[in-house]
Amino acid sequence: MKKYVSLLKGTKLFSGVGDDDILSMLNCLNAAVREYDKGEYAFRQGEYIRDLMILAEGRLHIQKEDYWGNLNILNEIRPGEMFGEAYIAPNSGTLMNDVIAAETSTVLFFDTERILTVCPSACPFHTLLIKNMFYTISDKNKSLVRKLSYMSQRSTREKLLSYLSDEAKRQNSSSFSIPFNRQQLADFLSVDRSAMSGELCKLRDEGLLDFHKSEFTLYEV
Amino acid sequence: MKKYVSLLKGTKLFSGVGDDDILSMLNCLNAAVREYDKGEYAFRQGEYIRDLMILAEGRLHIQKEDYWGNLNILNEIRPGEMFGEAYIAPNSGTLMNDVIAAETSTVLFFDTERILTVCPSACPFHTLLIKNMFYTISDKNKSLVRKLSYMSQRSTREKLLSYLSDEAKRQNSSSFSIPFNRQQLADFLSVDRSAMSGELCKLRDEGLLDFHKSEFTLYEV
DNA sequence: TCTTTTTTGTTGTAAAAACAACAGACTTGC
DNA sequence: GCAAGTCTGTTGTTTTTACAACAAAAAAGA
Repeated sequence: MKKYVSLLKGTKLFSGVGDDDILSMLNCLNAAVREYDKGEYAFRQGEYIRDLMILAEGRLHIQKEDYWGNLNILNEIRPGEMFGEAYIAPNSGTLMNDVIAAETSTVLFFDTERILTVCPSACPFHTLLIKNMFYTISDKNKSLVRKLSYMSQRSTREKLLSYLSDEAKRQNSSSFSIPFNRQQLADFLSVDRSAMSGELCKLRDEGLLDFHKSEFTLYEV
Repeated sequence: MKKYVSLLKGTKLFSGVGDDDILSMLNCLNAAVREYDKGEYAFRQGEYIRDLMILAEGRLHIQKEDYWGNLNILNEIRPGEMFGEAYIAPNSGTLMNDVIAAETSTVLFFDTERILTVCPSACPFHTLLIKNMFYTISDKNKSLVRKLSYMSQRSTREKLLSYLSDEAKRQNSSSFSIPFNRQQLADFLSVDRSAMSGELCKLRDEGLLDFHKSEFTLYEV
């Protein structure tokens, strides 16, 4: 377990917890480790999950196969990321997706019940852990809502405007940079790259905004 | 405060807590009440929020105005619903949306810090409350991810198929009913109703599925 | 510096969606 | 049972998007 302490120190879940305390918490929480070969299924649709997981090494894909067999990669998990938090409620049903190792991967398992049930004296950092876990899920929630607000726009143009407008607000400036290149932005907004590129230029020609690479500036009317 | 006990008893947050205990918890949590007139802003974009809120009476709209002034209603909050959970983390920044009372509304405020910091002896239901809060956010998270997986499909057809396929899985049957009429389903998936209606009929003619009103059946191949 | 690769903008075409308008089926209230 | 209203499917037109293919610009590597 000791080898994972430095990784965990950098995660949101254990932020603010010292090395020694992390180690004692891993015991307190009944943490387990499991390794998956490349291409191996970590979890399958229909399974029950109750633990909370953190990816230690490797890369996982959250995939979904629909009724007619069409495959869809929903998300990629990278080291340090927490997952499974959507299934901790007792009545949350079975897993809706497959989780497959895109590379050989190591996963840490935490007993949710132990996290949420405070041990009265033994573990002084338990309250901090609960808060961290809360903040992490809360943050995830917020970014999901945000993304959903872009995606629910009907046209590429509206998606772009709502995203860029939001970024300007978030960064509190009409000039700002985005963490995507064109292809990544198109993927993020679920639109076609070339169509999006064209739309961006149209918006620029209409005088609504300007850009150079990933630097954008919005203009009033 | 007493008048809100019966409402709270029905919420996810207080599920499993008895009447008397709810009342004592309201004190323990430093709960506050505030009423908003119809049309009044409960919160504005840019404000800091740290409390967790539950709507007791009325109806709230979560709205967003973009850089160029276009208005967008993102969500409607109904009595018993919790909101503000995306902003409980200390570094979660300021509110990205406006919250406005669509009707005269009563809101209960809970101190997040007090919820997350366990009082050692005074309040026996505190652990239960923490769990409930967790489960609630976790559930919300799950439904957001689910919706996002439909919305990230490019075409109306794919959105329909992914949604219906998912419902069949959830209800564990190729025949199932959905909680939407056509207009609501179109709004949920952010597509045009008439185009969606046409697409549904096309899918039926192709032999992929069948439907009567809100009852659907999926066919293999 | 020169070459190779990646990124971005551009164009034309085919497919799909939005929009509008309407008619029949179904509900609801009286 | 009737009238008013809502819900659903249908059609035609306009707009938008996806797709494919390519060229210029920028970045990365040798």
